[in-house]
Amino acid sequence: MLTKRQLLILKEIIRLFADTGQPIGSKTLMKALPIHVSSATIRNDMAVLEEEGYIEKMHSSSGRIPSMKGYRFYLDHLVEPTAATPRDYEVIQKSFQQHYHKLDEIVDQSAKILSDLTSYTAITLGPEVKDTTLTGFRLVPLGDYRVMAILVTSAGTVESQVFSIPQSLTSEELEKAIRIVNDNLVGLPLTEVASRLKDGVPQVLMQYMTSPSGFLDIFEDVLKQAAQEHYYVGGRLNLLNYLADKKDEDIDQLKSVYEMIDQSDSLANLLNVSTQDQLPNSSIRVRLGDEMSDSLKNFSLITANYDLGEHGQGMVALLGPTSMPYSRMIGLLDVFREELAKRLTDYYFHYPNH
Amino acid sequence: MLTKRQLLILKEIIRLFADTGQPIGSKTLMKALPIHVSSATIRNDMAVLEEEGYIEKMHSSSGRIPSMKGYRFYLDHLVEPTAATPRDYEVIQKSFQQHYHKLDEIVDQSAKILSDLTSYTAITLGPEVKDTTLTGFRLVPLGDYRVMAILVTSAGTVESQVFSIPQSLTSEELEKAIRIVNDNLVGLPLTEVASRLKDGVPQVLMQYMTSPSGFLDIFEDVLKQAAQEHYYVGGRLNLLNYLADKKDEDIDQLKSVYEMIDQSDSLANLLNVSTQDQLPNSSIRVRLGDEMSDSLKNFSLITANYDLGEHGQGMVALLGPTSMPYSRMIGLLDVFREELAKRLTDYYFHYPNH
DNA sequence: AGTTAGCACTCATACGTATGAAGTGCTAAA
DNA sequence: TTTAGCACTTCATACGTATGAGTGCTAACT
Repeated sequence: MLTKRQLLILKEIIRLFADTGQPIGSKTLMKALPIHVSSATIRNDMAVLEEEGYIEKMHSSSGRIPSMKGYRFYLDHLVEPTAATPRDYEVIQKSFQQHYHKLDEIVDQSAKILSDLTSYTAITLGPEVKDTTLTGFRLVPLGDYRVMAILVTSAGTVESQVFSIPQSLTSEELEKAIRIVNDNLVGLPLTEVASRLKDGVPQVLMQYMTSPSGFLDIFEDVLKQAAQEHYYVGGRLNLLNYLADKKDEDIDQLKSVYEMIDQSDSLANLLNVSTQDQLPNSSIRVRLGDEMSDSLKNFSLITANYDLGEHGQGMVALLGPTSMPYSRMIGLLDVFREELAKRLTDYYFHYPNH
Repeated sequence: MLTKRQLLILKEIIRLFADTGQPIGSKTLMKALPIHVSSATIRNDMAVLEEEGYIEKMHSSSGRIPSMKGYRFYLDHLVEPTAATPRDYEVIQKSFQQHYHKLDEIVDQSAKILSDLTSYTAITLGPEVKDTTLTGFRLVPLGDYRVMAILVTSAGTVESQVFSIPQSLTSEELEKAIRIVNDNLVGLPLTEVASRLKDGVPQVLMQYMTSPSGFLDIFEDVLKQAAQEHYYVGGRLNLLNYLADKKDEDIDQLKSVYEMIDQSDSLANLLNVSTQDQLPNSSIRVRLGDEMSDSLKNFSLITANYDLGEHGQGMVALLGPTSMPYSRMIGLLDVFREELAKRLTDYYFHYPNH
């Protein structure tokens, strides 16, 4: 069992290490700590902390740095979020002060704001209602045998795609296809729509179209697009700030991190994993890269939910080095998600029923 | 005036330097050159080349590296494109063997192929007809006071955007607006459309709508989107391969290069500059970063046009380190643009009249 | 029992020196 | 004009040494 002072020392090591990036020695700690004890005493406590695996040395006589176990312990028991400054509030609110035409524009913008604010990489996800249903489907002929398919969901998202149709397909046939889709599929949950697309619908379409398969392919494509979660990433380039030692392996790692955040399914994988073990402080979680994938070693991911009531839940996340100043970041993320939620609620208020 | 042998030496230095990245010494050259002269002779020639400013030393007794002047001279007079290998052909053709629904998909894909092929960063631009005209405009009501605006151009591009409309706007008014646009603007060049949007059209709309400004904003937005050139970038991450020394300034430079290629107007600026001074070999040009912007120091940009006859011209480009193996890259780019042109022509053949 | 001063020990870093390799310029001969 | 030979320069590497930050341990102190 660690003593109070030892906990204080661990906390201070983590704070100083986030600040300086350098290993922390006993004398430095002596000056920094609020309590007045000699460096020898601190050394003794540090020895205990090291025995228990919370901190480690780079070599036999260097200062200590927090271990992964140390960070984990800190995050689970020690961290105290710092309240965001009035300046932070101001910046956030000012940045959201625009007129947006689409929900996703706000979410996209929020990733930029958050990354600017923190100088880390931000990832945001729009609100998601549990049972999104299909509320509308349109086919708009564009001439020259091209058609735009538009799909609207109850969550307010709109997906569209242009595709080319065989010249044999007449506009009457298309009309019928639209009517069939609207009569049979609108109002159903997207998952249900997808499954009916496999059986049932093809047969019906058969009666009116000579070759419904091309049509079905497109419809399925747009549907998949609509069902997929859209992540927005801001401050990609900030990842370059943490190429400290700049070895070749670091660059390789960086590449795989970039590949990860540019692929929405691996991002989904990263962010959606087990929201089960919630932290006491509502729903902000910190996961150390080492606990996730190998390619995220030395990175750390802070995720926070935001709640829009009937309009579902969304998520914002921050990706940065393991040695982030967590108290500030958690505090900041906490107000950020609230401001984002306010802004989104505001949007729904102006354009209801999406 | 340089002698034949001196030119040969310059050429070989550039070749070897592209290969190894190391400064080249007289002995190395002696072994590599097709002619048999002693290292002392080569040293004498190198002294001349250095005096003339074509090569330079890192320090008083290192091998030589090409100077910018040396590269410029090489590119203007010495470089001989290497024919692409059958393997290259195969890879390119295989990669294009897909069914595409949109023209832009092909162009997008081509950037990926080219970057994979070269391990540099590729930038591609779709074909551009000189006088693109507006061929269609649609407004599709999506319910809940939202509308999707769709704009089709004679170049085959389709741009769309969702926007929200004031509740006061009735569907009859919208119908009218569509008709007005289609009656007055379809068939005109995009530039003309933009200018009429400023005067003329607003007055006409006034008669049917209470507040046409919101509508006009949107129309202008989509129009701008359609008029803007869409660049596709492939192999962004390849830029990370050339962080040789990995100093802080390099990272800063890298950031500004990334910012440049992610901003389509600065890209346009980069690629569209003065196509006047064409190289003899048709229309492949190489520009050294140092000749362009400061942030592109040590980079080099190879651009090549492709020609689709009546369907306009497009462009592919390759961004890599100044020490690229130019002969291979130019040869490769030459066949690549032809294959791309074939593929695009093929597309137009299947879906004509775009 | 906990805390502290003191001291020997370790390791990274910086620095000066020696050495060898790579490369050059120059000279004199072919 | 070309070449062989040689003196010279610079750099990278290795090595020894000094320095400083930091540690662990012991013995004394409270």
